Amino acid sequence: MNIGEIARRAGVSRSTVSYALSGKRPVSEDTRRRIQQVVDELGYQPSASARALANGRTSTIGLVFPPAGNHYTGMQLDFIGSVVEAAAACDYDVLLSPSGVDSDRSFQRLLGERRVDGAILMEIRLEDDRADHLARLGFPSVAIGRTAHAEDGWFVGLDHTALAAACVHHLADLGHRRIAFVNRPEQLLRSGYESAHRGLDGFTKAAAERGLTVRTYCCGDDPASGQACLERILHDDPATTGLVTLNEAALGGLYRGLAHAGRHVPRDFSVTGVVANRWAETVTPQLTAADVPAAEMGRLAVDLLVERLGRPEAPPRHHLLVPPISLRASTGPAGA
Amino acid sequence: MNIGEIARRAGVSRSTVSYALSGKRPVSEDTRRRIQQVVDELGYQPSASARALANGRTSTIGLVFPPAGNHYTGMQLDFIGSVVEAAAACDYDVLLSPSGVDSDRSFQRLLGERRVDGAILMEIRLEDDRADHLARLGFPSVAIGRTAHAEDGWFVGLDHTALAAACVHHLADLGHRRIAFVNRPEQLLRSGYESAHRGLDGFTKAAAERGLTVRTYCCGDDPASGQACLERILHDDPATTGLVTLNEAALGGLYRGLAHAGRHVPRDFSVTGVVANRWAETVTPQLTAADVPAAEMGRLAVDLLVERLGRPEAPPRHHLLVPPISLRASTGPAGA
DNA sequence: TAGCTTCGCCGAACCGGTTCGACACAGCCG
DNA sequence: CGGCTGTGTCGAACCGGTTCGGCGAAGCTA
Repeated sequence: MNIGEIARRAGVSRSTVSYALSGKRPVSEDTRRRIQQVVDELGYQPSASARALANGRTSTIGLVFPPAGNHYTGMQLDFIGSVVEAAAACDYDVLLSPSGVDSDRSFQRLLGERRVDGAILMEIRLEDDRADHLARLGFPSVAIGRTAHAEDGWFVGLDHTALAAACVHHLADLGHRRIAFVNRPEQLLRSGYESAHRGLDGFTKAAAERGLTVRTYCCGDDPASGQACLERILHDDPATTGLVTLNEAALGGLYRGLAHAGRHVPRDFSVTGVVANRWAETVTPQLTAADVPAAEMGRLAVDLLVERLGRPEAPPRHHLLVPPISLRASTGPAGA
Repeated sequence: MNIGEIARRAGVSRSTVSYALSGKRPVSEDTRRRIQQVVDELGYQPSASARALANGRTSTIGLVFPPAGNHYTGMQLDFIGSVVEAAAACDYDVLLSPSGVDSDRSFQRLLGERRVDGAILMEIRLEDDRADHLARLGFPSVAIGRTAHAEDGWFVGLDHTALAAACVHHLADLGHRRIAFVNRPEQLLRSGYESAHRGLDGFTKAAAERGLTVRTYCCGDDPASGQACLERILHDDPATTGLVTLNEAALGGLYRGLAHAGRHVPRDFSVTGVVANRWAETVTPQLTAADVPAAEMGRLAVDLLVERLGRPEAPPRHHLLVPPISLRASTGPAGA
């Protein structure tokens, strides 16, 4: 069931079969038909490995994301799904690599063993050794997220600074004066996790601008931590009337904490943040939030990567998205 | 940066380098060290394509799941994560394939082009053309889920019949007499989706056994559908006091519907079902449910597949899991 | 009909590994 | 010293495709 077998049965040479199938050189209509018939009959499909070896392209892209130790979030799922789908549309397969760092064995397999033509990096940090490594190598990659010095790179990102600021302004406009920020876990913040940093930044600056009293918290990626965090918030400043969060996994816990404390949302307390809309719509009342357009970002990342693969010397491009805040039911005027 | 280059620099033949690295034939300690030094110096790693071509193994497994049209659920994410991680531990990469049916292009790529050594199938249907196809071909695969005639196959599954029945018994023990079943979307049920069928089955049989009055519903995989579904339930039979669900994505909507209808959980209404624990713990009150051990199932599937790849003629093995119901806070005595 | 182009196909080399058979050399025995 | 075993290495073939240069036949012009 290899190309030689096809050639033999069709009474032509191997190269002719190759050309007939790829169309890279003209082949007479007659032979082409004969070959095609044999191919159909035997259900022949060329071996991916052989093809990859011969022409140096694997038709596979790598999707690099951190190991599951830290829970996966819904956002990541949407990324993965949309990346796979967009890649399939461009005739690329997707190889998953659970890699934290550039020295990681799994990461080395992707690159060193040349299993993929390009890579998409998730969970970017401001100083990202994987991104730097790939950039040094000139290896085609696109980041989902934006490093500190991203201006000359390929990425699709969310403007977390602007989004967090928008949330603050939204609360301030409603009259809230004392609000809290619920971030991702401290470990992620310390390791330079992009969204955590920029979100915190945008929150802090905007709050200062509006003269608000704020407290900021890190919170584990799970409901129990969310509940505990909310208790801390109300303990530290019982007069707090609103919060902004980036932590979707903790969201349910935050709501539970509010319910336990007897604070009604949105009458007594407003909640908003940056969250995938599947989560925003799951909680009751539904969350007013900047919806993370994860599916769109995945698609854009693939488009960018495919473009880069097609024209290796193309100048870097990127998409920086600033989705609007979707007004739902979790925020209201302060002191209502 | 290929094996020839290494051989040249180390002053040996290509085959010697190959043997030194693979250890498949003895090489003198002296040459081995010299070769290793050159390898380290140049950071050489053999090309995956070339190796795959030569020895017929790609060291990659395919993870086949349906396209994203239908939302991804949290369970799927946990599967994917644990599969990738378990595979990495066995030195396998994971190739994602968004395939619905066996004639699908993406599915054909995996198999026909021999991109993977084996496959793990998600989202199994009772009559599954992909599973049948692979079985006919003798292609090494493991299903996550159990077809109608699974006894002679490789799979890791959840005993949805038993789990749904356990939920019914739990409610019946608490004194509930009129309960509802909230299934996955009708389209999935019609297409023979395994968990939807067996779950419905287990529910119906157990309810009959206990002499309960029941109604069963299909419900879209999103909160809005869940809310609508709950309204229908209370409209059809206002005396309903409990429900069992398999639909995690709708869960938030079900709760919201109950709140809108003024039914307090668990005082006026009990909710239970089969759900990944990340969801069970997110809602308030936390859901008493059979937690889907998605991560464990992913791991087991990889173990099974690796075993099958290692011994092609091994007899089929499987794991059928029946996780216990985790008592949380969403169920209580009827008429309390 | 000689000479030139065009078309269609073939053979060979190559991609980068793995593996098999053979061979040179050393050490041991009789 | 001849023959025998065992160790370490090499060369060549192979995996299954792609691609390049060239060649023979057909068609056209002079």
